[in-house]
Amino acid sequence: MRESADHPADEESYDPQAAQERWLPVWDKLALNQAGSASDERPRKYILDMFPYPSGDLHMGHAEAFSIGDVGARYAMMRGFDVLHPIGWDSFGLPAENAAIKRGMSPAEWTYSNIDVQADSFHRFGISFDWRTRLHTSDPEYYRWTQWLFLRFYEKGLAYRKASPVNWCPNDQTVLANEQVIGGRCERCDAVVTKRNLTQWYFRITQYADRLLDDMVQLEGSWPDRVLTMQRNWIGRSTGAHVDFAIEGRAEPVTVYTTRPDTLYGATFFVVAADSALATELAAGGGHEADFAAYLEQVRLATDIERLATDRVKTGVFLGRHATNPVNGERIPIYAADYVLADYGTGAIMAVPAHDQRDLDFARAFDLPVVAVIDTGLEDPAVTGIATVGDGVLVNSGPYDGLRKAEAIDRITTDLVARGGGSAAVNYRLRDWLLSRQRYWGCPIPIVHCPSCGEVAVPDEQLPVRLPDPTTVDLRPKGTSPLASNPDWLNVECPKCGGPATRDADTMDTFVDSSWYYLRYCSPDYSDGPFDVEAVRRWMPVAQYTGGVEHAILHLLYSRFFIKVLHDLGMVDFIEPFSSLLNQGQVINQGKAMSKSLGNGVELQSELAAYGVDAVRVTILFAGPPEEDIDWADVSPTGAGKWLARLWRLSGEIGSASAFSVDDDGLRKLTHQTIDEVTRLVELFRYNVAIARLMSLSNAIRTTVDKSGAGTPAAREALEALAKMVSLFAPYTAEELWSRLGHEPSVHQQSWPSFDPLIAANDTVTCVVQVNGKVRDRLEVPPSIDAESLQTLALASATVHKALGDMAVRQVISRPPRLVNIVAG
RNA sequence: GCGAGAGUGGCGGAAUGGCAGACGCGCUGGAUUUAGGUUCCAGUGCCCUCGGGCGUAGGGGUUCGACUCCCCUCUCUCGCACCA
Repeated sequence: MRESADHPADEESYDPQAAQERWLPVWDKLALNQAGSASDERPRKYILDMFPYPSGDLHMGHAEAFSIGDVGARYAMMRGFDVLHPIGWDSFGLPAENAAIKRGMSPAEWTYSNIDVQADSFHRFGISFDWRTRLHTSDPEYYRWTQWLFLRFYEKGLAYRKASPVNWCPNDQTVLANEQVIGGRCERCDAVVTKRNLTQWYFRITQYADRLLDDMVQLEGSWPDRVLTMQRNWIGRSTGAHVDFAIEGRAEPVTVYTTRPDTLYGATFFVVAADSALATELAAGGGHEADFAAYLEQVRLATDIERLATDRVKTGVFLGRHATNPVNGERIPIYAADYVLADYGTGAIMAVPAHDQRDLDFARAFDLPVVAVIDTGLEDPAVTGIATVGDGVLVNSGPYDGLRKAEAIDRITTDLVARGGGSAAVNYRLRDWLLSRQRYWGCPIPIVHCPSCGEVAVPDEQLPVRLPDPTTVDLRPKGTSPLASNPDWLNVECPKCGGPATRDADTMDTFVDSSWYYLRYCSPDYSDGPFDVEAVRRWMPVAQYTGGVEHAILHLLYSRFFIKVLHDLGMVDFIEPFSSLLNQGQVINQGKAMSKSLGNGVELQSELAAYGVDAVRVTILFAGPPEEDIDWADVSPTGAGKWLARLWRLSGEIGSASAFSVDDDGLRKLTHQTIDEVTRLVELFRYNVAIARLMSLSNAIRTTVDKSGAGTPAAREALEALAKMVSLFAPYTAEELWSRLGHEPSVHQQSWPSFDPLIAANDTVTCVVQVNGKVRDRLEVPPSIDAESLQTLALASATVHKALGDMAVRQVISRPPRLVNIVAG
């Protein structure tokens, strides 16, 4: 009966590569995956994957991220949605420039040839992109609008230039945003970051700190919690008070920021950030100028890495000056130290050693007094060396004695305000976004510097400000902008006065480019603006955004900021760009991230050559939940390939059999139950479990075909449903199945299979009978059985009687139709 | 240090508070094959006196019932790290 199954190799065997070659041109001709026009009446869904950076060919990480995104896109299409699933490239950036310097090719040449390779790989990998959307951020047609958007920010006062100490990567010879410094090292090249005092462009993202924080309630539940937490921590809002301290010999008081105004009576000294202008000012005339100068030099030489060391001893220097504690009039010494940051709060603090560990460490190092003003019930910090930061009752605090912490914060703040010596205040960890870069391969900043007019915006009609030909500039990193080395490009007429002026020679951080690409996708050829407002209204916000967690703060925070600004400019009508976010895990090998030095790299192309596209996709999607890492050493593309081949053989047997009149109700039931379950699993992104259910169904089809023959109608029904469902995960194999079952292409134009609850319903269910929580019997009962009948049935069971022995039944929990628990003793 | 998350067979992983280990990998045995591979069948948490007993990092709690909820401890991963 199973001859064909026993000897499949004798006829033909599944050749996944041949299937790929067969169907790809057919799909291209059918122009699948194209988003509908403005008049399309289907409900819309925007499915987005974080666009790739064109460094070499696609790798395993791309395969994972895009396979996951593709399932969502294909599912939405089959559910009748008009789907936008675009693709483009984040094609400006340092690696192109470094490769160009190394190999003597132009950055554009390197970039665009890599893009072509990746595009070709994506195409063969079968991702359901609408290729008409294809964009590259390094195209003048794109960066023209990046510049246009910059100018709108500039007009709003949201883009500005200032001199300040900035993060400097000595290897890449460029400045970095705070977000690009990871543990004191450059995000790109891992070099230890140092500080430089430079005049740079910034976006005023801090102005949006509250909205970036507060609007996150919209994302709760549809973004991963850890991403929301990371953004909250990064923005780092704290509330407290500004308090003015009079300084001896200075006309103006100095304001400090504190979250603990309740501890004001315990302030025994005052600290200013050593690298702040205030420190230099206060040091002058204090009699300790030489000490300060030496200390400042030492601080400047320290790298962030050194500053970040946890067990670092507190250092500082007395400035020979004194401040007055506004609440008790005490005269307290002023120190400069590097544990106070120049760019947070006001760059100066009141030090309360009893209730702040850092202040206590400093006080102990410099032998300064420690006065506890909150009784927390713990031992005296002056003795233990451990600051008490918890709640308690105020002491040594004059009129505030006896109050609790929260009450005291309110009262003291109110009193300070009344006396004019302070105010309630909010502070953020977030700093403004430093966006200028001293490199070539980026979007030029559309500003001209004129000796008589100052900063002048390049008029919109003169955009784009194009990059000069790379052969006309010096690309080598030297700490100044390569663009400045071409005088023909640099020197221009001032757009305002017509006099001689120079272009701003810096380029923008590539995160500016990627902060709005998803808007451009909605109308990629639009030439009257960065995007067609109407098209964006139709598609945005993004329904499903897939990408790596490495952008939890960077790209996602910047994009959220952009959308809020565009909302204020009246260009978009929503305030959050990405309604739902999925962070896929990484593909690792043998427990570690793949790397050249470890020699544990797995090449995507060689895996594809060995197993085929579908087997690689199924391997990735079946390995575990999408957000978990995949260790390639733990998974089996061979196993995935075998399953696909089993499906393929089934399709041959069933496709060539003529239908019997006898059916298999059990298989029909399983088919409909599987459709129901897989539908729910796909919607929950539980792709690994969905595939497991499909495998179970294929096993059942095999059993039916072997037992009753391939002509069983239920077998065909099951395999047709399976082909449609499998099309999300293994598009080529699904098309093979569809074709071998006698259908015209394409399975990808089919509707998602519908399930019939009447067929899926079980006539009986297995009820577990427990005695004291242990399973003692199983009963087949109708699903509609009531609690009482079930209890009667369970108590009648012979095995239950045996298990009960001479115990008395105390209680019966009857939960029809699945469980009865008999409590006895 | 602070914050978040996670610990289930040899492995990847399943389980609205209700049969722990679905599905797969691997392994063992068998069939087919000249052989290898493929394919197919059976078995596969641990212990057992074959009646069962024990099992979801460890300890406690809530519950008729806990991988699931609560508390403590341990381990691991990730994020932040002098933010006053």
